[in-house]
Amino acid sequence: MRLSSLADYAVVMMAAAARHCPHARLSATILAAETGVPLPTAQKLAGKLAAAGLLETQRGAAGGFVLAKSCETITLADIVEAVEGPIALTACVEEAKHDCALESACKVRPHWGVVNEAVRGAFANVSLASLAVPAPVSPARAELSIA
Amino acid sequence: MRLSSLADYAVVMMAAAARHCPHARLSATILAAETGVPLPTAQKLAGKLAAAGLLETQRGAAGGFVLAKSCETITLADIVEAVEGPIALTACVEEAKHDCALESACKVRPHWGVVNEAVRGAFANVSLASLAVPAPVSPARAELSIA
DNA sequence: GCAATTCGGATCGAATCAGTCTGAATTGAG
DNA sequence: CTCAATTCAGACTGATTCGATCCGAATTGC
Repeated sequence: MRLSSLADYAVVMMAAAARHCPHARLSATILAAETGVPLPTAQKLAGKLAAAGLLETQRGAAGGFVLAKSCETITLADIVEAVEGPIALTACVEEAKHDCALESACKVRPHWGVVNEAVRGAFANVSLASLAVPAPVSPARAELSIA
Repeated sequence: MRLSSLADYAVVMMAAAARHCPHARLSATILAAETGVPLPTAQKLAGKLAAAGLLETQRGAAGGFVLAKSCETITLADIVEAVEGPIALTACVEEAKHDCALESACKVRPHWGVVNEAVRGAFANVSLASLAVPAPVSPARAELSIA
């Protein structure tokens, strides 16, 4: 139940990018220097984020990355899924993946979909814009209900 | 963002145990046969669940496991934390773990606590009793809000 | 007292993850 | 037009963690 380090780094990098002018040129070198992420890792992550459609890439001497969408449109779920793949707690929530050994009479499987959507919702409700500000907008109101 | 197979197996085993009479003797062999989990793995998991206080263990020829608490008291969060350790999305949400390389001026860290609590809440809101029934009680009402 | 059945810890192999390195592409200056 | 500098993109290596299996210790029933 832990996020990979890569995903963590990606979130930090995207938050740093969001604090810049949306149209500014952001090379992986700059982002690495600002966040402390190792440069090669930052390059790798930027490539993945670009492949997912979150960043626009521009090659060449004056190249770099630019946010493909507005800060409000991008959510934590988008960033995490770009790096780690689809948010799926178990194998059975992923479609066309029925290699679960229990499979046949698993009476728990129907429940996983509900929990999985709840977790995904927790990530989808956090926009990149809210991550760019230094402190949470309203940490005291962090409540949740799935019932 | 995926649950480990061990945690998944533990949930299936606990759900199977919950369907029995609460005071019935439940050997790892029986649970393994009912769920399809490999026997050695089931033993290892039962040991971890017992160490966490979710199961009462009884050694010997007539030994086995019994639920230590009622089905309504045990939640998904308890089971997952028993197997995988504390639910902590990133290293910085765990106390006394400040080995994050970014550390000093990480402007994203305050937000992780909010997200982490939301995810943990999604797990804590599912009781073992609701997992024992074949289908979700109300799948259509699976809504969530952290705002 | 003996044997059968069960938990508990330790060991081994595999998969994934994190990080680093080298190559291809493009732009800007000379 | 040529060259060089800067950048992204893919492939490789080492390490950590995960998952499964095996063997030993303990306890009860006969």
